[in-house]
Amino acid sequence: MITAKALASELGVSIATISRALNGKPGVSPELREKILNEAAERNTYISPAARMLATSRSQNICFAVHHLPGPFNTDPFYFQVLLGLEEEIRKAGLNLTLETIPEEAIANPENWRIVREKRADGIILIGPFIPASFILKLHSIGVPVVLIDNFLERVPVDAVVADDRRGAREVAEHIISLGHSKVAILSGPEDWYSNAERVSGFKDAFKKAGIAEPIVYNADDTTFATGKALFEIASKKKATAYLAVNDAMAMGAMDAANGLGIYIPKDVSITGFDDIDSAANWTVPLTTVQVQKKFIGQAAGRLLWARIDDKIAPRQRVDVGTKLMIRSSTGPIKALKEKK
Amino acid sequence: MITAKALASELGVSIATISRALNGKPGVSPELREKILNEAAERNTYISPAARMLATSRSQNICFAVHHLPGPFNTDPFYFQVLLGLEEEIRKAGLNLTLETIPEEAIANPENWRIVREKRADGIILIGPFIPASFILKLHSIGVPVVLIDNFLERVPVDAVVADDRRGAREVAEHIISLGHSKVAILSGPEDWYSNAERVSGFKDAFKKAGIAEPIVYNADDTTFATGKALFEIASKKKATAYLAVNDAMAMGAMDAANGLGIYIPKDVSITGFDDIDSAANWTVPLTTVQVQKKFIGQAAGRLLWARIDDKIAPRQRVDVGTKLMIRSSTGPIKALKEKK
DNA sequence: AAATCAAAAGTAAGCGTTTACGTACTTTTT
DNA sequence: AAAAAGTACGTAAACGCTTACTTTTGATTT
Repeated sequence: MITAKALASELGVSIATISRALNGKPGVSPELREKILNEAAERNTYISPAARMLATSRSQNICFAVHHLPGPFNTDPFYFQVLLGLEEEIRKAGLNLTLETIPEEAIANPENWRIVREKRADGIILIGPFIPASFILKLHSIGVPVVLIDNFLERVPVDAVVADDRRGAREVAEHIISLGHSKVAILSGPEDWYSNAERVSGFKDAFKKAGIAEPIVYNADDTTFATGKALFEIASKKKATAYLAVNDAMAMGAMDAANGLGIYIPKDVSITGFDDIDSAANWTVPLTTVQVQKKFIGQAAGRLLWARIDDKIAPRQRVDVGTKLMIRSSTGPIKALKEKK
Repeated sequence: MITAKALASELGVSIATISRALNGKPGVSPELREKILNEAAERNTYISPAARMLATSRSQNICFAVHHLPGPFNTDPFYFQVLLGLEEEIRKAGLNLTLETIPEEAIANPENWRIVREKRADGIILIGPFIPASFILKLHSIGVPVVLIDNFLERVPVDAVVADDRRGAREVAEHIISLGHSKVAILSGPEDWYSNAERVSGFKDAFKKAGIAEPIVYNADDTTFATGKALFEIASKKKATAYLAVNDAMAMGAMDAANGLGIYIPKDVSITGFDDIDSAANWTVPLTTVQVQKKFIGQAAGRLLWARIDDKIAPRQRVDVGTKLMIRSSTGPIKALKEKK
């Protein structure tokens, strides 16, 4: 546990040489380099992050920021899985991860946000649809490297990592169609949430392509279990035979409502989710859903941000992470209602 | 957005005086101090964390560390709530939060853990029962300030914040007893997890005090939904009328199993959980459980750690955060089985 | 009025790196 | 064989703070 400086005097070399050797920079003979590297490992040598930061004005830190409203995290394990994937990636790269909630005051003035003002992070990852576009734009325009997750701004060239929502949505919808359902309802959250909108579009695409009447869309202000439950209670009055929810939490809420109403799944109606959160497979009736590779999203975001910081990439990047249809027990072929029982 | 140094030259004062003023240290006249503070606010002055860190060897950073196994987080929203409480507290104190998973190599050699070696954090918060005691002990013995959450070591004087598990457990158990149940089963996780053991003890205490035969304990290797489900399927053969689960996830699993077995809640059996995670209240049958103030635990841990870092506290501290019995619909008075239907 | 003391402000060393530049030495080119 | 070009390493400035120590200033005591 000694500093590079101490190593230098122990070895009788200049600190400059140590720095070059430890950082893999040219200007050190192979023999000396090896000697230094060996001794460094031996003595458990480390480079003071503070000193390096001061000298290079790079913090080696990545910031993961959530909107200060605790909402999304409380209800959605999705983001946390992403966070874990990111942590892994970040650590592999020798960086650090700091977690921040964006304080209210910072929304209007990003340059007043401590992490920005003090340059505590080399880049920021912004997750979720809750973050105001104006804030993202400002952050971007003052030169802070930013990567968005589960969000996308058409008009501002900010990098983003999203699930391939549209495609995934089309696939579940096609699955439902192939089971013979034609009277279908969509359980949706706010229309202006990027991934929510994409998913709804994807659902509709499938029906358009199949030449079937578009499903009715039920919108709500959020995408929680409770909302899914409430929405199903309303929607079920119209006697659709299948319900496409924009995420698993809502689908589960819907199933719970169905249970309460004496509607059987998948005998009476089919229900699908999106995300494939952990509990989806273990649910009373295992949920047919679209698997999103959460960890992978986190990893991709980490790599993207790092490349952006190093200015190693072209204009604006957008990564679409593939999805996978998971057919389980909450969907089944349609039966005319009279056949029931 | 200027540094303290720049402020100094703008104001024609020495950087030392700026430092004293900005840090609220004595040695500056009230008038000058006010002038500096005003100007600092005006010009959006900041102190370079790198420079400060280098000069003081304090990082102003708190590390929140989870065992590298992603397990607990995937299944348990509990920890994440704690994390949010902590973030809030940390930010209020002007500190930063970094998130780490403890890498495998660090378990045996904490001093090789990057965050320790490079002193990237002034203190570490360790959450969960998964972290080996030997690791905690080593960390503590090399002088790293540590606070445990949801864990406690009898023999090592490390600070800890825990829910008042025993008391909370006693209370639900008393509730169950008051409803007339005497044939009761406990659905438990590993016996060597601190909070698990405390809860089980709490349950038993209540029965002992009431002079009723102790419940049978069913142990499993983890405390997930799936495990709760599996455990109930086994346990229910013995026809207990009430089931005390050590956390909500297990209780929900048990309820799901009951549902599958045609056992009605609370008509046929009563089931209780522990933690009061968000979904508990929204469950098909709202769950009677013990509310644990997760955010508060995070806050308490933050405060405790900060006090420890500043050496402002006595020997070993242990904070027991109060709990609250939430009686909902999953528990009801006992009925002889024959009365059923 | 001289001596003493306290408070306010400045000076400068130090924290541990990185990196532009300089120097010594070796190799290549002509 | 001299000049040019590389290579390996060292020197020192810079990064922006904190803090022990010194100097200056002004008030208090005698």
